[in-house]
Amino acid sequence: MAHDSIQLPCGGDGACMRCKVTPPAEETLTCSTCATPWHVACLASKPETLASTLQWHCPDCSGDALLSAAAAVDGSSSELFAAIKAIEADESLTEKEKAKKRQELLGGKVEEDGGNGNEEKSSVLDVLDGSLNCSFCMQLPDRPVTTPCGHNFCLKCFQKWIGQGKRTCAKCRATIPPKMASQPRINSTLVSVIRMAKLSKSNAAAGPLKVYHFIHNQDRPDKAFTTERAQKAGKANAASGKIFVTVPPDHFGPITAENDPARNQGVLVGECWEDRLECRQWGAHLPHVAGIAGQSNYGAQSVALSGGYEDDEDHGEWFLYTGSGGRDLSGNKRTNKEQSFDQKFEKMNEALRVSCKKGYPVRVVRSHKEKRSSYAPEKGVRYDGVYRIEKCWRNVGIQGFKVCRYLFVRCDNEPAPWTSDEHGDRPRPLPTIPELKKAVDIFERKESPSWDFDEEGSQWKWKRAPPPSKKPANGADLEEGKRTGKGIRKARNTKERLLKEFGCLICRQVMNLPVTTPCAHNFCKSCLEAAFAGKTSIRERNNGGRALRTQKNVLNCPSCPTDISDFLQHLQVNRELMDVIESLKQKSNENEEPAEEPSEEHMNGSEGNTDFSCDGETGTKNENADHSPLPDCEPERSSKRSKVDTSQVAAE
DNA sequence: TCGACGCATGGT
DNA sequence: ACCATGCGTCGA
Repeated sequence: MAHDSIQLPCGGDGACMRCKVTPPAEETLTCSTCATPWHVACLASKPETLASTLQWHCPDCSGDALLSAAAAVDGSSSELFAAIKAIEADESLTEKEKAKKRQELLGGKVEEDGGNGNEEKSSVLDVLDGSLNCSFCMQLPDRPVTTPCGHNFCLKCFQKWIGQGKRTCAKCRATIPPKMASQPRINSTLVSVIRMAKLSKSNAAAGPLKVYHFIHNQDRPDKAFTTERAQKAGKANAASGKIFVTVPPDHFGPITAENDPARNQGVLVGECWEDRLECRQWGAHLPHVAGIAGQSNYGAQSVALSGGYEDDEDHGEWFLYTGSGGRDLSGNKRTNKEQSFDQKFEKMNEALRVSCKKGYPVRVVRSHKEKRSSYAPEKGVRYDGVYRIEKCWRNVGIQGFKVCRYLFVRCDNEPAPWTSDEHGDRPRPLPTIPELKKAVDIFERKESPSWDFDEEGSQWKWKRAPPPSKKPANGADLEEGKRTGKGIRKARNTKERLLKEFGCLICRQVMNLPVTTPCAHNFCKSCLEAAFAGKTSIRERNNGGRALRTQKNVLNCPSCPTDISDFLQHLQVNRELMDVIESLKQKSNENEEPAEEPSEEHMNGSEGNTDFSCDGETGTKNENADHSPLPDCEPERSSKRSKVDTSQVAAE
């Protein structure tokens, strides 16, 4: 049948231009390069079971590039899936260990636990080719969604199916719940599985996989804290806690490893946080209530998609965003979704327009509260990379009042969390926006964008200098002066930052004899000891004079639920951290009037309620010959400190 | 499960 | 002083 040399796609009316029939959705394939739909039956070479690619390229785009099919292996994909989920859920593993385990799994070195005959040494992709395939397009699902009955489909295939009024699973005919039909969510675990499989296939010899997804609490040095007055209401009234990254609040673009002294990895696409407060701590989106971060005369740095405005429309790689305002929030209301007046391009809405005009990269976070978007995370808040605002306008919104509208298009060098692509975005044509016909105040960028795709380097980068920061960095950024050209001007700020960065979580003062728990929380040694005064980690249980057994007493870290009883037995001062604090204190004292509070640190240092062995060490802080490794110090943290130390030396 | 309510913070 | 796409509790 379809062996003519001429192959044709479907036309604008959806009908195949070759056989003139309008194929049902499950019989069309969409080219991942040009997005043109094709009638599967009329393709000369059908991708029956594509082993090594998730993406189908049509004959026009690929030439003969259809890859050879590989034999599908039935069965164990669900086992693999379960195994990976088990690894991700294992809280006893660090991210590195998890990455290693996943890689072992993908490399075929599966540790046998089920005892079944595991004779097939098939590659992961072969395995994935089995039951995970989308039943519509017969490929590994692109933006996979999973029905409650456990079947996986491409988001787009699934939506087409639903759009035809179908409400049963295409594979098993089980009923699809209305919520799944109207609000399908991308299965992020499956995305990682597929992406990891692709990576392990395409680059089997590469180093450890980058972990894009899910950071866990043990990786977080500090939590948001609550004021004493507000403690009853828990996190509802939490103060936002320490900022871990060293970028200024008005920093544009991705947050890179250089600005992440805590982990030295930067904020990765796909990173998740429990809530807006934690998201703020990593600098992805600073306001903990507002959806737009920006300044009207300067630009907007980031936005949150949280489902607060019903006019928003999310298509993943691009979305339509609604400005803020237009609501009556008087009387301390926060839940008023009723618009009562028109939005204007002012304040944050104007900041977004500036970013549009300049072509700045705008960080985007999506919240689980956005219920209508398939691209929103199921839980918490997720960083999805940078987008550019290509145009903006005003239009009458759903509620009948004018709203500001923004077209965001993704332009990040990392792939989005919902794709299995190995590379980031490429410049793409703008989508057609029907509502533009009725729009007013349409604004488009005239000048060349500051953040643009560099064809030579094949990546997005600053083509013009990013705007100079007008604010000091939040974290203990000792290099900000070089970065921003402004930086540390007043020594008073240094002291303030010192306090903010190196504050004890108990006394909220700059730490004196700092200790770092295995869960990476920092306290004064004396504060931590005082917190557990009178409590021992070993409880003798006597019964009638007869020792029965000793039982371990669980002693929780003051900042998190981790049991630190073992750590408390051998409390060691974190000397490297102490050195940094000491030298910072010295520096801030040198830079300002020394008369102010000259004896401050001596007073702190001589509280003297505990042992003095550490004071002795203070004097030897510059010679590390006897430096004994701190068992509870993660390598990242010590590298942070040595980095800080180096720059400190360089600055002096 | 969802809306109302009330208290928070931080940035403009 | 005002504004903001939050958060937890309570009750229907």
